[in-house]
Amino acid sequence: MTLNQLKVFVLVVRLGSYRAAANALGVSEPAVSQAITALRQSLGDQLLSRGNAGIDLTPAGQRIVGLASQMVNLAVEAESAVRQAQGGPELLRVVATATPGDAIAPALLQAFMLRSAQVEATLGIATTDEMGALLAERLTDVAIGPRLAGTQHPGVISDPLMRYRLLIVVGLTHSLTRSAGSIRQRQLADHHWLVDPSGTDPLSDVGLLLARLGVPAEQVTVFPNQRMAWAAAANGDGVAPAVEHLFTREERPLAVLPVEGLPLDLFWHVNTLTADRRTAAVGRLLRYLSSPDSMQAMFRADGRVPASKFKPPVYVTIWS
Amino acid sequence: MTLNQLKVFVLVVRLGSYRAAANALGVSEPAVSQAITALRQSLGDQLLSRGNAGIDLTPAGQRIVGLASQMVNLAVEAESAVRQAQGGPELLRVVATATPGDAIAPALLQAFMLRSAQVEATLGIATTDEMGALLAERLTDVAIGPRLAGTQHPGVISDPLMRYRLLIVVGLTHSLTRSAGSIRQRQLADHHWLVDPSGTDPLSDVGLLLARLGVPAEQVTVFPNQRMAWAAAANGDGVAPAVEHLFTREERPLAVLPVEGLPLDLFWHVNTLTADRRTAAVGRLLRYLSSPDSMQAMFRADGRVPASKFKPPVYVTIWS
DNA sequence: CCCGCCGATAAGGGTTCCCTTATCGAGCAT
DNA sequence: ATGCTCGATAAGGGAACCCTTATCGGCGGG
Repeated sequence: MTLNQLKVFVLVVRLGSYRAAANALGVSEPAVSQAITALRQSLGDQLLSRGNAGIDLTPAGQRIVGLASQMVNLAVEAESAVRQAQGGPELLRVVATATPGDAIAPALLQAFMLRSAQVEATLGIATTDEMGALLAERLTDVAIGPRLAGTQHPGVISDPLMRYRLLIVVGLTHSLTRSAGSIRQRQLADHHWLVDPSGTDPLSDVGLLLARLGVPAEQVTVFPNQRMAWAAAANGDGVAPAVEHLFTREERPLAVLPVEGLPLDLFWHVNTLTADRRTAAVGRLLRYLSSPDSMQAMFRADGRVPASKFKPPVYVTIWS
Repeated sequence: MTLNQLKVFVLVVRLGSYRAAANALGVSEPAVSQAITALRQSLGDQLLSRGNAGIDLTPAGQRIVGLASQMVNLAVEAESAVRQAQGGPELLRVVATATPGDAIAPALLQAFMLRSAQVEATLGIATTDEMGALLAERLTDVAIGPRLAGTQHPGVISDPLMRYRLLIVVGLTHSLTRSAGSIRQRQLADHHWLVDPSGTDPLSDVGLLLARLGVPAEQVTVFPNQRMAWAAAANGDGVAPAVEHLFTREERPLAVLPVEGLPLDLFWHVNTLTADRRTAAVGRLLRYLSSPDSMQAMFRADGRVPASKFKPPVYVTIWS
């Protein structure tokens, strides 16, 4: 029984699959599978098995999840306690879905670290799916993306962070630019879509949009961020979703498509644990987020501060 | 940061020295030292250092002790939860000081396991010194020996288990048998003493007796149990403490010395955590101990059920 | 029926853990 | 000064942990 094994176990249970856990941890699927196998052996119980709706826990597995979760949380707490006792900077681990993670989170955290000394922030990208479990397991402190709070995620609260408008842009030479008047949503399903990674996240705003339009997966090309998708769109390769206030700074030859029901009025939210269960640094971040300074930082954001990475959705080196 | 390292760390802090922790865990001192070193490195803090009165904790060390202790406790809880969920026998880990551990605990546990199905009991020998920490860290469930409860050990309660009388016996040919009338305690300091291992435990009843009589350590020979000490005494090698009701069954040529102030009226106690923090099996044992059946088992005890081991005071293979 | 998704397993390699015995250095009491 | 106790450290070995790539078997959906 290792802390690492327990962490993997809890994550598998919370995310409902081995692969999801492997993704969240940034390791291969067999790594997860082996961790579970080792835990099974050391405890002498199957713990979990594949069920029809995700994963079935054995009676022993059910009893252990809570305990394991506590232990993992305590381990994180211990590390931050040491860090704090030494007067070191507090650690603030933030994850965001792809779009805000590329567009506003870097500038936001940069600005926050300037204001609030003694904080060291890290940023990772995660899918909406993962966020609840990452918060619950204290694998992250803050999750920026869609609103999570609700019956699905007890113990999580969501504050609106920023209102934004989602629209669809296309290269000037594209056939759709010639159609006069408003475009039906149905018409867009057949076109080639150029999206940032949140296009692969079915619960993100972009993912939901693609699903609503009925765009099949093979019509979608994923780029590391929206700007690179726009570059392809400007080249006439297809249509691309765009965050309005970011797009207005773009200087490429692109046109906004007049689609019925668009632009969408949406929100990015800050998801955290309830006040009694979050660190001091999280509280300070939330307070900062309601300041004019932070709003400026977000709107001025132009992605000049590079997001850390793209592939491994979350940096998890908690017990390095 | 390993669960094992945390366990070692907590035990060092609670017992106040590396060697004591090593003894309690049944490993060498460098093993403990290395575990601490590894923990120090992984957390980046000294955690503890040698102070004048035992051990000094750094600020980080202070904050971590509690967290570490919780994690260790949770790990134990997790294991027993699995065991119970599988319908396996509950585990009841008992330690005792040398004298009751050899004289009554084996018979007592044997009888308890016969009455109470679904319990698997293990017995180990520990020093009085270690017992408080062993209980607090859930390295054992029950500690039989002197009374521990008090300001020194908050959270521990002690119930009287059995009243017994401690006397001193000697071979029939020994010079002391010739002295008429009562013997002064001072006279015994110069003689050769033949004791069971509790003679090396300064807080046990035998240890306290030796200290009170002023017997120097080099005058003491330690045997695996009282009966073997008596055999040597019968041989004329010296004087030996004896538990009265056990001695009356002895058939060797031995005489009780009429020492002033002896025999001592003493108690063995059952030390456990408070009711809200102990397992169901402990509760059942305590209830059993107040039954006539258990009293019979104790008084009938003649050591025929061999105590498990002698040297490693406690079996610690908790996360085997 | 076949394919794709999912978990288990094999094989291999690097690292860490954990234990041992032996030795060293610091602090302290005799 | 001389031991003594106590913790740190070296050296060495065995086991466990953790990761990878590749492959296999089961199972549900098109």
